[in-house]
Amino acid sequence: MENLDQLELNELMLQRRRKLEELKAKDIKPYGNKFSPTHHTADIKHNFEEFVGKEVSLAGRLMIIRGQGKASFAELADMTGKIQIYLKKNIIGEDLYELFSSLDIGDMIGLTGEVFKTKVGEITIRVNVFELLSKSLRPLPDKYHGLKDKEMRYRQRYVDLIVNPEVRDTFVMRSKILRTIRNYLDQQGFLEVETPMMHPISGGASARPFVTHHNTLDIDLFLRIAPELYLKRLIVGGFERVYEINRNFRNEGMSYKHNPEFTMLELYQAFADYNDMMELMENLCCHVAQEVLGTTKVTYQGHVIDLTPPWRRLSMIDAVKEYTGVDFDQIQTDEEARKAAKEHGIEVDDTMPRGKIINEFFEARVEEHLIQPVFIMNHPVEISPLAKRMVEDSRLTYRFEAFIFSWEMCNAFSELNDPIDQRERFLAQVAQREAGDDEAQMMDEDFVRALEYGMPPTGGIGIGIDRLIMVLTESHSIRDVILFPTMRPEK
RNA sequence: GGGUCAUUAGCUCAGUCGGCAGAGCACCUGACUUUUAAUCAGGGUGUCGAUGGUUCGAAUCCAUCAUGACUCACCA
Repeated sequence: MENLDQLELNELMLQRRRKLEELKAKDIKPYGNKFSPTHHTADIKHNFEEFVGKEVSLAGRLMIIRGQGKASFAELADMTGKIQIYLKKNIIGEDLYELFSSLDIGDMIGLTGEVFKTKVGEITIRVNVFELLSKSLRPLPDKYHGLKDKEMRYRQRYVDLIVNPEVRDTFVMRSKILRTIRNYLDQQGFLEVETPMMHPISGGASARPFVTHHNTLDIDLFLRIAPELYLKRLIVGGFERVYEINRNFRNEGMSYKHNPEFTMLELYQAFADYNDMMELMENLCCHVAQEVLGTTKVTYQGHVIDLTPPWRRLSMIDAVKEYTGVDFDQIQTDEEARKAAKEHGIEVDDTMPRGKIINEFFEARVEEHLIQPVFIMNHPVEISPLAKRMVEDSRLTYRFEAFIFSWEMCNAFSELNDPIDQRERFLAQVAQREAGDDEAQMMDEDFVRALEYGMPPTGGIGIGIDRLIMVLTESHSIRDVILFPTMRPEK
């Protein structure tokens, strides 16, 4: 027997450990082996007429016990839901009934019994025989109020999942959304690939990376902030349609919509451009919503958001003009741009070029208004080091971001495939980095070398999967769609 | 990183002006063979987040710290 003195146990936990010893003394195994249920609770609940009078075997956790002397009711929960069970002493016998009477809420059992309906119409299993599968040594939270403490729900997600069924629903939905996305892309000829999570050079996005160290090679590696540069190497290599759905890691602040590790879909399509990516984005979101929700109009925080294509398309400069009246088509120099920013109370520093100031206007004055899906297009080249320049205006790029509920849901562009321009953009980033911007990108010579072999014109897109899931599941925090969100360690 | 708030029984929460630590559920004992937040009778199980301080006396007032939530900044 374990030394109880060394554990910090409250009275309830001690009681359950004493029961455990009593079971062992009676030669009842408290932790069973295999049990083979014939059905799940939902099968019976949804098809009562088919099951009535028949014998079934179920396995699950006792959630409520209502003893009534020589008979007892209880609720058994499995992955599909709950069902009431009924145990009578003169059916299951004295020994088994005594065992049942000693069980606690949270214990897991396997049982066999007949399906019937009680006089008030509750579908119930009349148990003929049962066995203990796992003794629970800790009390569960309040049967009525559940577990509300957010810290405990995130830290002990297993308890959250046991007592709050809607949490399980959210993660089932998450799984369905991911499967639907994969099926959709697979049907269109995209190949799912896996590229490195540990990068010798951090690239593909503007963000601070996590650093780790490989002992044998004695080199620092960065957890990836984006798979972009590797996926484009695959386009060079001849895979014409690839995607990856996996984690990115960014060493930055946490909030209701930021977790240090988050899931991103990145996709590249050879011979396509950003117009194709816009169509793909709106069609994919619409398809997923239709498949998992049965509608393309989703309600999020009181707004009905209509995902039906086509979505509005608006250049960033036109968006700034629409919401602030400032027309950057008429503002050509960095000095004029900074003057306009100061007039509108937007903070800029004296080194900021026109392109960055357009973006500052956009983020400060436009984003908050973008509730319905909209593509914001043609970003300045200064903030788009991997996107192809527009023929119409070489200071802008064929890039877009989709906004839904003011959140950036994706980032996409016609990929820069000119290796000489790419090298210059990297050098500009390196200069910014040396000037103190630790989110600017690093030079990736191998990536430039790959482009020198020739990359076809390519459309690429990155979609923040967690945020898409938040909107589709009406979750208000990213932590509600990530099973084990990042937390400070206990104690 | 800044601001605001929270932390009391296993869970959900009260706790007034600084004066014996409370409720519901859970749990324990007993009754009860169709209950369903079962019911009935009895039982309170606690390092009031931690450490200092003020005070005759602190869950309560003050300071610091810890953890979390919300929010702002940064970011996707």
